[in-house]
Amino acid sequence: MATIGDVAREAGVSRSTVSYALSGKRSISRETRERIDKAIDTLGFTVNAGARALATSETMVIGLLLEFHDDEFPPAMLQYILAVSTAAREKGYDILMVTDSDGPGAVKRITSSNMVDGVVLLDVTHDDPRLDALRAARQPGALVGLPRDTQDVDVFDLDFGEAARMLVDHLYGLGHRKIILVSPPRHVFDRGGAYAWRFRDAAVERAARYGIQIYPYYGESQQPGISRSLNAILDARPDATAMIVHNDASIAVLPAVLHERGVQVPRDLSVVSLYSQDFGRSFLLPYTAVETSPDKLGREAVQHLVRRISDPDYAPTVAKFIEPELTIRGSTA
Amino acid sequence: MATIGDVAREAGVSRSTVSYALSGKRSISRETRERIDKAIDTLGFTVNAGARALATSETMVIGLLLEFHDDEFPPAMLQYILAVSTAAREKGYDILMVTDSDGPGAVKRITSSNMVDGVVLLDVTHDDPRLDALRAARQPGALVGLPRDTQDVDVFDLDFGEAARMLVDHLYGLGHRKIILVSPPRHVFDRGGAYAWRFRDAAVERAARYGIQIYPYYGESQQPGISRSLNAILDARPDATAMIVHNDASIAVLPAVLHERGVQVPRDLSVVSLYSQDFGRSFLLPYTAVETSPDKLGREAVQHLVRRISDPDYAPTVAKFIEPELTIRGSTA
DNA sequence: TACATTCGTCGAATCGGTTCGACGATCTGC
DNA sequence: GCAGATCGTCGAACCGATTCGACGAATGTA
Repeated sequence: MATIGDVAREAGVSRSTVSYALSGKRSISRETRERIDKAIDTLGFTVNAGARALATSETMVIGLLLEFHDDEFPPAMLQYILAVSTAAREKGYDILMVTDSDGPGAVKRITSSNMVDGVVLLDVTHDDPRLDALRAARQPGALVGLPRDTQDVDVFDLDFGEAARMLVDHLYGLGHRKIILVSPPRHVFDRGGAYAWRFRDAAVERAARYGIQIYPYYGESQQPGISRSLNAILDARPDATAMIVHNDASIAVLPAVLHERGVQVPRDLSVVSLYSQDFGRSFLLPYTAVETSPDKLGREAVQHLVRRISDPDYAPTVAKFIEPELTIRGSTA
Repeated sequence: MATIGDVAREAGVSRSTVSYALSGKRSISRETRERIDKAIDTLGFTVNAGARALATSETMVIGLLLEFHDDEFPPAMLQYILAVSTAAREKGYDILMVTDSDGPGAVKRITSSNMVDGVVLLDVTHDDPRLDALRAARQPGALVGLPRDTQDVDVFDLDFGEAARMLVDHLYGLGHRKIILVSPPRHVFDRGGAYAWRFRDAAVERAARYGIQIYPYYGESQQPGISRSLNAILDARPDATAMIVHNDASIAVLPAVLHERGVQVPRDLSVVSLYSQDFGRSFLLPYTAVETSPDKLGREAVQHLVRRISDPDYAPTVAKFIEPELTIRGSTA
C-alpha cells in the first residue's frame, strides 16, 4: 500500500504538500497539483483511514445499534437499517452496525474506543439502558424511539399519539362505534416499547372522548399464534364494525384470516392500520393506513446526527415527531 | 479521553509497559500490573481503535457488502446480516456494513483505505463486478453466492443443485409425475443469481432422467403480481399434482392463494419449497422444505474469513456448499 | 523603490498506540 | 562463585496521516 510519503517522493514534494493538495486547505500551484495527481494514480494511493482518524479525530463512521427481537417483524427493521445506511453514505459516512445483545456495552465499546463519530440507536425503549451509556460517552447520538427521559438526546419518532387519533377520528367519522384495537405483542409493552402504549392510550382516550367503544388486545408475533389470536379476537367481538391493527406481523396475516372467515373488507369490517408503503407492497395490504415512514425517520436521524457531529453544541436537543400521514385505500366504510 | 500515556503516568511506569500489560506479550510483575489496572479504571481508559489499527495494521472490523434489490425478500436478507454480525462479534470483530449501489467502488473504498481486515460479499452473482475489486484488494474475502470464476476466493453457498434433486426425488418417490416449478423472478436470472438456475437446471435434469414432466415458471417479487402469477400458473397446469416453490415471496403468499382456490395441501396438491426455519415461523409455512440455513452460511463464511485474515495463505481456497437438509412437514402425498 | 501581503512549499510536531533492542536485576546450573 | 539465561522495565522508532509556523518568491500598494 502506498503512503502519502511515497506519493510525495514520486511527485518530488513534501508530505505536507501532498496532504494540502488532497484537502485543498492551502493553495497549490497548478503544476505541482498535476504532478501529485499523477503520482497518486500511478501508485494507486488511498488515504489510510486509521491514520487520518488518528490525526483528525474524525472517523467518518456512524455506529448503528440495534438488537433483533423475536417479537419484531424483520421487514420493518430492515427498512430502518437501509434508510440509515443510505442517508449516512450520502453524507460521506460509513456504518458500523452492532447487533450486540449487550446494548450498553456495545455503545461504550464503540464510542470510547473512538471507532465512530456518533451513534444511531434503533428501537429505543422507555427505559433503554443504552441511554446511560450514550450520555456517558462524549459523542452525539440520535435515537429512533422515545425514551422516558429525553434530556440531552435527540429523538426521532413517529407521532404515534396523533396517528392513533387520526385513525379513530377516521373511523368515528364514518359512523363506527365499536372498534377492535390490535396492539403489538405484550412483550413489546413489557420491554418498554413506548410506541405501543402511546398509540393505544391515545386511541383509548380519543374513543372515550367520543363516547364510543374500543376493545384493546395484544397481537402475537409468530405463527401460528398470530392467526389464532386474530380469530379469537374476532370471535370475542362479533359486534365490532372496525379494526385498528398496530402490528406488522398481524396485519400481514390479516388478509388470510379474514378471507378464511368469509369476512369482506370493508363490507363486513372496516380495517385501518399503520405500515410503510414499501412494507405494504411486499405483502398484499390494501388497507387505509398511516404511513410509518422508516426512510424519512432514518434520514432525519442521520442528518441531525451529522450536523451535531460537526458542531456538538449546534442546537438545543430535538424531539422530533414526524407527522403521520393517512393514506386512504378504501378499506373503510 | 485518557491515553495510554496518561495511564502510564498515573501508574508510574512507561507507556510500553502499559502496552505490554494490556497485550500480555511480555511478562509484568504482579504489583505493576495492579497499579496499571487501577490507573486504567480510575481514568476510564480505552484503547483508541484508530491508533491501534495504525500501529498493528489490524482493524478488527469486517466489511459486509450487500445491496438490497426490489426482487429480494427482506426477511431472508436480514437473516444473513444478523448471522454475519453475530458470528463476527463472537470472533471479536465488528461489522462495517455497506449497502452502496456501487458495489465495486465500495469494496475498493473500504479495503484500500484499510478500514477493514476483510470483507463478506452477500448475494454474489455469476458475473459479480465486486469480484474484480476484491481480487485487486489485498484483503481476504468470503462470498455468499456462487460466481462464475471462483479462483482465489472463498465461496459459501447452499448446494442448490442437490437441494433440487432432493425435492424432485422426494416427489418422484411419492408418485408425482407432473410438477410445477416456481423459480425466483426473472430479474434474478438476468442479474446473474446463479442459485436460481442452478436449482432450476438440476430440477429439470433430474425430472428428465426420471422421464417425468416439470413445468418451470418465474415467480414475482411484489404484490399483487405474486398472487396473480401463482394463480396463472395453477390455471395453466391443472394436471400438475405437485409444486416446487423456490422463491420466498411466492411461498409466503401461497397459503392464501391455495386457500382461495379451495386447493387443499397435500390432498389436491403436494407442495415443497426452500426456506429457513425462522422464516417459516414468521409466516405460516407448513411445507416440507429444504432448510436454507442462512445462519450456518453466515457463520461459516465469517469463520473462514477470520482464519484467512490471521493467516492469509492458510489454505487452498474453498468452495463450500453446505448440504441441504430436508425437513418433512407433511405437505406432500 | 521600499514595504507589506499573499502564495506555494517545507520541516517538524502531533495524534495514540505497538514493538524492538537494551539493560540491570534475579535466577539457574555447574 | 561465576557464566549464562530469564524477567521486568524503559526509551526510541514507527505506523500514516494532518496541521502549525516559517520562509523565500511573487505580487500589490504607496
